[in-house]
Amino acid sequence: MYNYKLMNKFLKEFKDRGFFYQCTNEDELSSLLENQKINGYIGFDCTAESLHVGSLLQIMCLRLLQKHGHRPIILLGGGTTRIGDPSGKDKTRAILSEKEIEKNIKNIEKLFKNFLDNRDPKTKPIFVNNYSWLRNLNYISFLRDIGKHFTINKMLSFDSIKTRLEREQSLSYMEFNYMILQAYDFLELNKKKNCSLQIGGSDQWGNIVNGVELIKRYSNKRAYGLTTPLITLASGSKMGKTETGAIWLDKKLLSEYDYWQFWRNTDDRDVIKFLKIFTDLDLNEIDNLKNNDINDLKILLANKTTEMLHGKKAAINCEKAAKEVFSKNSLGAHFPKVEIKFRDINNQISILDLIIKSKLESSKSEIRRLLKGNAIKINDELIKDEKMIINKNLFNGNYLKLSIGKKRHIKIELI
RNA sequence: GGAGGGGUUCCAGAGCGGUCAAAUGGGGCGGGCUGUAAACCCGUUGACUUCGGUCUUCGAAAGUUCGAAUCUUUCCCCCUCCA
Repeated sequence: MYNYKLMNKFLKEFKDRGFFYQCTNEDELSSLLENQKINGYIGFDCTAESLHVGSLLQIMCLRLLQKHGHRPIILLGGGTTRIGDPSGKDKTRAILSEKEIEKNIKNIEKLFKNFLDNRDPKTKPIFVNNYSWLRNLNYISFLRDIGKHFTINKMLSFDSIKTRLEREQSLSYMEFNYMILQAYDFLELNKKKNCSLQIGGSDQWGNIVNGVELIKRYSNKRAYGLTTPLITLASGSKMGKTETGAIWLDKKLLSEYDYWQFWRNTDDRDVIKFLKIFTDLDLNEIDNLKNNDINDLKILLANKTTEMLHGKKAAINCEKAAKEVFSKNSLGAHFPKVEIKFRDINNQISILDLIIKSKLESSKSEIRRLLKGNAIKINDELIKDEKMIINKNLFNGNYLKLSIGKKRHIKIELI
């Protein structure tokens, strides 16, 4: 634990929870936060139709702002998404169409309702789309008013640009301008929404600093930047994306159960860290829990994170489902299920087709491989025969349990 | 604009006329051990298959050949050096 007596409570918690990486002027920011309630913003990328857990830390930052009485501003970069942030990217990103971006923005905006409080007018979040000011920029006047505050020399020294150049990967002029636009966003928000703080991932440092400096030069006002560390899993990989797919914060893209399972399967070494970052549990409480059974802590983590996104009821059901799934001979009410119309398939179906229909696998070759590897079970009985025919006799009532590997179990229901 | 080097399966990276669905490593998946952990060991890793094979892949298209990832031509893209 840190022991900064003078530090503002928000900043202290920000650090104690492991959110902190860098800050532009910590002492000043601390006293500002201490003396007044501020508006702070984070920009989110709109290249996908939702956000995944890779953005969850940023979302937690916004929650923390609210908790301490500050107001979060969510910038959905309709304008900058049209450009593509080169930070941390080796290659130029595909540019999305306007329609796609608009759709993504709507979807992502909805997502925040799960995480942020909308009732308190003092901290009610503000959503902005930078396209509203970027779309009408006049090139000449932008260059004169804003462009003059940037030196190429300095821009070239920022990591986001430097690494790209060092790796000899081309960087288009369009992408090069991304950081200027992001700095301009901060200036606009500072002018229009009285926003004095920008938070972002550590890869955003350069972009954020540029904004802080632009505000100083242009308006002669103080603004601050705060960055969070890149959260990596103990295994070394980045958070958010797995081989099977991204861990989406949207039940249309990833089921509540799978979301719960993602947290349940956290590496031992990450559990305490994640409890601090991704739940609202009091830090002292987490400290007291440290010696609890590690698997109980994982369940706690899964419950708290799922509850925050999908609600308490969903979390409870996921835990129940997990209990049912990982014990034999039970096909309880919460068991993840897939419905199949048996009439459509003439009252019998091959094991291969059944699995395809259940959507657990999409390739018959893969299923054959799994069968060879002793991976497939029906009603907890190992299946070896790829020609096996499934008929009604195998169902208990209307249900059949299908397992692939140790972790994927579903209930197939006849309808 | 000129001269070279290169684009290979999820990634990195071999192959350079047949034995190539393509070495090796990583990752993934599955099995074992466990705790729905880590580490470790083993297997597997284009699709379809009546398990005999069949079909589609090595930047794109056309061609040479009995036969091409491998040779030729054109095109696209990336990199290096020179101007």
